[in-house]
Amino acid sequence: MRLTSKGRYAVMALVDLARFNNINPVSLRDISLRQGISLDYLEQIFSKLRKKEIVQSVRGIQGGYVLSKKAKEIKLTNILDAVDEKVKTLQCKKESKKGCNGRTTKCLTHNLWDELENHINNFFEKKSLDDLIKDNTEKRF
Amino acid sequence: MRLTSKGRYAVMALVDLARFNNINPVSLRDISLRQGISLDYLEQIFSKLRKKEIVQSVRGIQGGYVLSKKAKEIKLTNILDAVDEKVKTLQCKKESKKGCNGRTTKCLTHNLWDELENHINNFFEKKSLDDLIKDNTEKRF
DNA sequence: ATATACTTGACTAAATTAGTCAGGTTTATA
DNA sequence: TATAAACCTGACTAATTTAGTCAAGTATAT
Repeated sequence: MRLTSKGRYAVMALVDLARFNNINPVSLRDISLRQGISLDYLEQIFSKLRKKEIVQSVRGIQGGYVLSKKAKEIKLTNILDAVDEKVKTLQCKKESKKGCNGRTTKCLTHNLWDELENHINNFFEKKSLDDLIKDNTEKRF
Repeated sequence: MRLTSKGRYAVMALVDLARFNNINPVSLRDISLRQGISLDYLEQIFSKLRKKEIVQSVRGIQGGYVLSKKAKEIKLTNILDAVDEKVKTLQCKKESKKGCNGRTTKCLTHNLWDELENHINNFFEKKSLDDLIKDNTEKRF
């Protein structure tokens, strides 16, 4: 299983976006400055978020990004999915001698990792962007 | 967060060990053959498991390893800990401009990852080696 | 004695990550 | 209509991590 900075940045950036998204779209430059994330990297991330219709872009001066849906409707699963953060625990070796094909002959701990995967996905499915914003309203930033 | 083959192998090997541990110690060679894990790699893993007193070694001919405790008393946390699988979701950058020190100024999503970490650790703390063995008794290997 | 099996540490190829860099295109506004 | 802000895209790269391999042992049952 792997959860990296890309996923964290995506979530951070969207929380930031959602909080500053009043009338005007929010520019990546602003998010970059506020959150200390490289602008170039943010662009990569937002490109993916846009393709998955989590955000919409507004080009030109005073442009930026806005959320495509309400914060309550954006679950963390959607975000992490969009930036290719696989919440896969582990793949069993394809060519293992003791071949684990996930069905007839499962490896010793196959069910365990499946179960963990569900456990984690559950967590992310329950959490929406809105939950995170509420979680942060009393804090700086 | 990162869960890699080392952790999976450690758990697989211990399940194997526990199931074949009747009278004689189980040799790494046997585990290696049954589970398709490199012997050299297993040796690294078991060296760590031994230091954390999860297994005991028996040297010489007919030697091998035995569990130090009952399978019911060995939790997955213990195993993953022993082989240095950190169930840390993500560290916040130390030198970030928006400095997240985890206490006074937390970054936007700090609580989220903490929560996830607990969620996962909970899962591993509840599961014992014994649970996994029972889970597998009706299957091959 | 000797073969089996544990013990340790150093090394390495491959993959992945977290970016950077360069060269665009679009559009509000002066 | 020129310009600058801001989006857009793809290629590249340094550093890190992983998943081992390799080599050179030591201990002990038979």
